[in-house]
Amino acid sequence: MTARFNPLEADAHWQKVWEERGTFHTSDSSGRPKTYVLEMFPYPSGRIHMGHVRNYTMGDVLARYRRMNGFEVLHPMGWDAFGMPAENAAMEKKVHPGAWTRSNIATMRGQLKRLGFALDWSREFATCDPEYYGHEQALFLDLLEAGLVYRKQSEVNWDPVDMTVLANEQVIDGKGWRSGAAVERRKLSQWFLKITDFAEELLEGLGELDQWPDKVRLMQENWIGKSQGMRFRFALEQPIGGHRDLEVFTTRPDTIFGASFAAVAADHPIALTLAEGNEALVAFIAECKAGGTTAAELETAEKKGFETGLRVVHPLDPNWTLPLYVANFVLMDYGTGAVFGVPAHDQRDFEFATKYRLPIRRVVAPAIEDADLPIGGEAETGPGVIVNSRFLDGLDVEAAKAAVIARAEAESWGEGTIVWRLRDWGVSRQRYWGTPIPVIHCESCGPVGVPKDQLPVLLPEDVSFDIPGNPLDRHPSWNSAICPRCGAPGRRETDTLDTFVDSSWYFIRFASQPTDKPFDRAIAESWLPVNQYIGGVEHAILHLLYARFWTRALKRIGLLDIEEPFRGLFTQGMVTHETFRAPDGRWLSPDEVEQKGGTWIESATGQPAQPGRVEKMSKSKRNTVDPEPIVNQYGADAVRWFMLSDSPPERDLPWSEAGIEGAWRFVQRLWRMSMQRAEDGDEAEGEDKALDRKLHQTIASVGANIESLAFNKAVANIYELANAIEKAPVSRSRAKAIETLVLLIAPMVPHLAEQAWATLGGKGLIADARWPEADPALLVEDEVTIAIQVNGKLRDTLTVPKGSARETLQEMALASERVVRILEGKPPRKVIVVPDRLVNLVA
RNA sequence: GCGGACGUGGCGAAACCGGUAGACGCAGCAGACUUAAAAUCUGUUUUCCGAAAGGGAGUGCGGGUUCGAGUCCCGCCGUCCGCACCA
Repeated sequence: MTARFNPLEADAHWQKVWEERGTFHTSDSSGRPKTYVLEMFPYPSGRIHMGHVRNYTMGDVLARYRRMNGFEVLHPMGWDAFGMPAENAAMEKKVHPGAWTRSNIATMRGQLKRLGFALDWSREFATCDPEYYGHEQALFLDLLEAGLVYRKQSEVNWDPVDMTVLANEQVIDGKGWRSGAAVERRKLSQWFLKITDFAEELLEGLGELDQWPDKVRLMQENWIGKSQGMRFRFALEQPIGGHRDLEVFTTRPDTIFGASFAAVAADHPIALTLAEGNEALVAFIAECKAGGTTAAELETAEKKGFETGLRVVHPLDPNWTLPLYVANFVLMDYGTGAVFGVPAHDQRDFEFATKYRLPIRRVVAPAIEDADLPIGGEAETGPGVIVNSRFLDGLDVEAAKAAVIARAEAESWGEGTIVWRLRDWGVSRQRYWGTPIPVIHCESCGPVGVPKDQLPVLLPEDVSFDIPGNPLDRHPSWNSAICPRCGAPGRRETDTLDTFVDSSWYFIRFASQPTDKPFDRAIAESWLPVNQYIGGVEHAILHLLYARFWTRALKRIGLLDIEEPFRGLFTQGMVTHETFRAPDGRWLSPDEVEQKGGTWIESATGQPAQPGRVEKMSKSKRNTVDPEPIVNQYGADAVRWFMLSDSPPERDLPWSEAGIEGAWRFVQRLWRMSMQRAEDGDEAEGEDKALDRKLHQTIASVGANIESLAFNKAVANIYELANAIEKAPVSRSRAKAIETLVLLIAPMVPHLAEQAWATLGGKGLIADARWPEADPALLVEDEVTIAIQVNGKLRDTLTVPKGSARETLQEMALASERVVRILEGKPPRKVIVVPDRLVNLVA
């Protein structure tokens, strides 16, 4: 009996061979067709988790498959290495963020290599390498020069105890997540990228991304949020503090005659002007700002307003004035920060008007004669005919919109316009562990870009996190600099770039990494766009949108002629696991519980344990499984196989002990099969047509399923073939089937495949072998089983030669014993024959 | 509230364009091999009636279109995801 497959030896051996031979080094100039397979690079948090294993296994299968199909495959790996966790670790464990990050990278690199991924490690980099972020600084300066970067005051969440800026996710119930101190809002001058300049093309571009999930395209579309409408001005009855009119935005200019009030946001300039010396208004504004922004709070938040006493003049009737409110539901950063209210046809306005007893006037009705129909308990937002609206009466909604815009433009009190939900991208972060923004602030010249020959602006190493705040701010020397323009002493910008900037162009740097510039244009263009990008849905909006923007910005400034960075996108599901809780609410790890007599108990205490839902692996729920010991126990191939099996890749994959054991058993079974082939030698004789067919059908379907990333189906195809081979008697066909099976599994379980390939006398490495070709002649069956139905119910089946004539099928169906019995001798009223499929007899 | 996806055995799931529902895997059950266990192999496994032959029901629920519906249409219910006072 042959020995078992020993994954520990085989994994190490073949990984060494691949590395020594440079098997996965990608050539820029091989002449083979190029393809770029990329998985989202990891943040070096410490250790690889199962989600990484799944993500990188999928990409690896595709990369290896494409290699076997003759492609030069770019399949790189690197590290998204800047970010807050490194600073948190620095504060907690007194280690330097850089040292922490690099040690994590070393660990995780080893863990990834242990899985045998076909990666070109020679292209590896971390975004915290000065060689990387220095080029990023150069690109930032190019964008600055092109006018795509600007500076403006913006509010941040400020933690007064930690003296630091908090991201929105770090603010919990209005308090800093770490300090617990009440968070303040502070205005800081910050850098912004003009992503809104690209709103239209980013939206349009989505239309061409036919290899992206619809869901992601829709999410981006909603995020960009294009609204067509009209901007127009109400005259203020009396000017106040230099304000003569109030500009509002609406998507419903057709309802202009239904207006009952106007309202501005709490931080609107008019509100702020009025607040001077008005304590009640100051208090109201403060109240608006204090309001929470969580979903639940907004859901129930009452519409509140402060009547200013000012009145605005209706643009279509100088004798018609409306009260002006400051209202808590008006947002300063959308549209113009001011609205006019039409209670009959907008739900918020309806609630507001009800509360403040403002008129609710119908201006849209089901029909022209319904003009006096009362408005019920809620606003009517649907289509209809315009009524009570003077020159608009009788028009439909769309026509009325056009008519109002035309009139406003003619009389120049307003104009048709488009408003976007998308805001410019604030990239300043008041943190140490990020790319320094390459700017020097000079008293006389203002902010000046650091000259490119002085790049990179290196992060200083000698920093401490003993005191709260950004260590760059208080660094004794780093932050003083000479103004590159006038030579006067200036101050270095101490903000660093959002880490999303780092991940907005890393895929370009993977394609080409010269030392003297961010990338070589021709080489980058030869690889881009990425043919298949794979990662989690959590990046569906921000990362993917920013990368699309960055790529287009590079095109606009003439650095790269690529519009869309990712041709194909696939968002994979999470790896989930069971959860358990003790009676006192503690989360229990699945290793800490066992099943006894149908109920779960905590092994250590014997206390009952409550099984919860199967959820995403997370430390807080204590349901994580560390891949490393699993890989060491079962080998890389079994883990890879399990990651691909059963669940469709876009759906969640429930981790289970039984699942990984099943994968292990199958790996061993594949091994036994190939060893049996080796023992049988070349003596086997005879053809097995049925097995030949099965083999070629499997070749075709496994290939198609890998191409469409339906790995679970490819896995099922392979199981079927393996079952068929084991049932088949020894023959030349069977020998060939086993040899081919080894090729088919090579992308998925590469170590086993190499070992089997070598044992069976394959030439070179299986990683370099050609994917087998399916013989079209063998893809079609010569016999088919057709269904015999009576009234659509299956009653019998017939096995007939493929392509049998309709008449023959009908005759055979009518002759079937069961059919005869059911029809009781009566002829059918109607017969439907679908050749090679079925006969349906209608009684 | 708006937008979207999904609902198939005990479980993960298949089912191309409307044509034999449940491929494949997991778990279970029965058996073989073994002193025993592990490993391996064989059979079985949607459900109900029946000893069997056979028959009924069945893809969240209710309708509809069709010779025929998991698949198409209408209306519900449920779960999950995204956005959210967006004018």
